[in-house]
Amino acid sequence: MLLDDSSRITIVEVAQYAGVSTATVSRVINKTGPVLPETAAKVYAAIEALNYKPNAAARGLASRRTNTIGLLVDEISGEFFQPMLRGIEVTARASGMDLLISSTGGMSQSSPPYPLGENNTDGLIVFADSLPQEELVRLHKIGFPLVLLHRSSPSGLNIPCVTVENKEGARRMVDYLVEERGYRKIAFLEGPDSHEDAYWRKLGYEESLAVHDIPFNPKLVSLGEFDETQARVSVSQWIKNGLNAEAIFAADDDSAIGAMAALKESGLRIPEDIAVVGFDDIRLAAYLDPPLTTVRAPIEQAARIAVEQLVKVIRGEEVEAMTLLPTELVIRRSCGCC
Amino acid sequence: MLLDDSSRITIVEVAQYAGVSTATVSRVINKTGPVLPETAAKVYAAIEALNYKPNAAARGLASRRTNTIGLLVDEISGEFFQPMLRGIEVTARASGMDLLISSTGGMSQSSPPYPLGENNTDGLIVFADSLPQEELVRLHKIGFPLVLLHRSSPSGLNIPCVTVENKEGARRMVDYLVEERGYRKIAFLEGPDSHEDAYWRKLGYEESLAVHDIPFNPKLVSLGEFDETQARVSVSQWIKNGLNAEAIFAADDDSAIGAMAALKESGLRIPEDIAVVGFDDIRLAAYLDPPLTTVRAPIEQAARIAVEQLVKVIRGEEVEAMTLLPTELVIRRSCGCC
DNA sequence: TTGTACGCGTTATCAG
DNA sequence: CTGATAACGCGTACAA
Repeated sequence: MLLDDSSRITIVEVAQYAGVSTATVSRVINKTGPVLPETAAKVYAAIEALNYKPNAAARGLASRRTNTIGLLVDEISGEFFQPMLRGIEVTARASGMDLLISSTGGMSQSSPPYPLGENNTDGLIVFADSLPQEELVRLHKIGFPLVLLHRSSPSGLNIPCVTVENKEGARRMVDYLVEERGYRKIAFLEGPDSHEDAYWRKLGYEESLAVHDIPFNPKLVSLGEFDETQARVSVSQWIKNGLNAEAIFAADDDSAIGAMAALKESGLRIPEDIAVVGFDDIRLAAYLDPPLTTVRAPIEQAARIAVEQLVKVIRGEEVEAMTLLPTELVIRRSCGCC
Repeated sequence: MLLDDSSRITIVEVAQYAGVSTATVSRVINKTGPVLPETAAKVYAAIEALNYKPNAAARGLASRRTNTIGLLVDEISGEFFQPMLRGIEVTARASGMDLLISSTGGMSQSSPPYPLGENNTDGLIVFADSLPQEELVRLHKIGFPLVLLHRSSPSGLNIPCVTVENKEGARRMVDYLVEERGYRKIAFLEGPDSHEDAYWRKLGYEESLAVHDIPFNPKLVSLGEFDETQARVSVSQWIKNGLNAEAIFAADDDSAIGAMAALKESGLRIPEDIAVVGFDDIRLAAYLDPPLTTVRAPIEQAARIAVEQLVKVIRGEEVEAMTLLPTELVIRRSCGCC
């Protein structure tokens, strides 16, 4: 069923109804240029009476602005995703922007043409490694507004980015495990190596070991991939091979969940037999059994800030090149405390 | 920084470069109308060489189609949300549609003007109670493509809808608890009453009780609200008041998680002291301790189908008025089996 | 099979 | 303060 053409109200109808020109209607709607209060009132009345809604496409064409920002993610998965999307959606809406979303990964490892770009948005939030560097470079070169989330700018470019203190968070976590809990055999479930968060978290782990004169042992590192299932498999494998560790530091809470499942499956008690800690402090962390000690990352806040930055960039304002949000240790029972 | 105007490639530049008219370029791109293979090749070459991307706004204006579908949700939260969004995004992308997303609730209990509608999308997926009935009626009256997800059509309208067999699933779950496990004192954590899934699930619970001659006891019903925190509070309250039940049926897995947390907090063992079951089979259900017995709802599949339906409606094809997806019992340890 | 030219609904630049 | 009117980039009859 097609849209009823008779019910198609345009700015022309509104102008006629209000007895003014279309230019005036436009001025009233967009608050651009001066209009007599009484004239404006007539226009508003007409808009109300006719239930007029400006056509987004026509607006975009004429103003060269889509009033839309795009969110590019690699995949819609993980507990991480939800607070991020919430932050982005709410902030975009509050800024009067629409939100177009697309996942680049999943099937085709993001090859051109990319679904979001200068042709349909005013700017893009690019999460982690959801867009190949070449496209990032191209967009940046034509001056297209970009903000990176949970990744840093390719060197030379200087695209604004917002992320969290991954390395410091990871380091403090391991510091705590060593200094307060007395562990020295700490295994690490690393994230996907295409993901920058994963890189920094691992570095923090290594740095803390070094500081405490604990030799880095490759056998104590396995792939968690920010994914429950993968983590579960890796930990099961460890156990089968006779893992000799006092604690497992999972690079994110999703993999911590998988690790805990594998340990329990083998009859190991947490934290009596082995401690488990994570990173992110997803909503479920406190509900696990035992509650998960982790590093709180302000995911939603980072998302909000990214959108705010992007809106500024779109408006031509200056923004800081890099925003690093602090992380915080959250001690619960899974690490053996209390 | 503004977009470099010199780098603005339009269909005109492509036509010139290829030595054809803009009409031909348009025909090639949209595969509308016949074009000689060699001509098409020249056009493709030009597009490639100039890195041309059609302007979405101009397209929308000229064709009267935005090539975009909208997703309206009340709030971005709950484990339920993610598989749904994934299904919608993937299917939309596969159908060549962009995805605009907006949450109506949260702050203002969705009052006009609504962010998504006939002015910026070709059709809408409306989740649960994310849009007031009056707006639903208005959109339907002007013939705007609509598909409802996890709710049914207001009577009289007949808007296509996709949802799962909530009542049957809930009924079978309670049947199982009574017949196989022998429980008769079964408490129920109901969902928000604005949510249709919640309504049907409760009805299934009541029906099963009736079938088994178990009197409905209002004291055994409390608010879970499809939310961990609320469920936890409600269950804690029950415990304080001396709840006398053998099992708790949470209307969704989120509230089951909250319930389990509250029970453990009070030192109650699951399922030895009290059984807990949920509804949805979210990804985490299998990872809980003990693993959660629940009703599997094909959330992602429902989302996919909704998009497919919507695309058909947009194309003017017929679709079934109501699609009911089957649910399935998933027995794990939290119910006391095994 | 291809080209010409008009229209889509707004915004923005002019005069007035 | 307000009104004509020329873009905006593309799709699509209509002609050729």
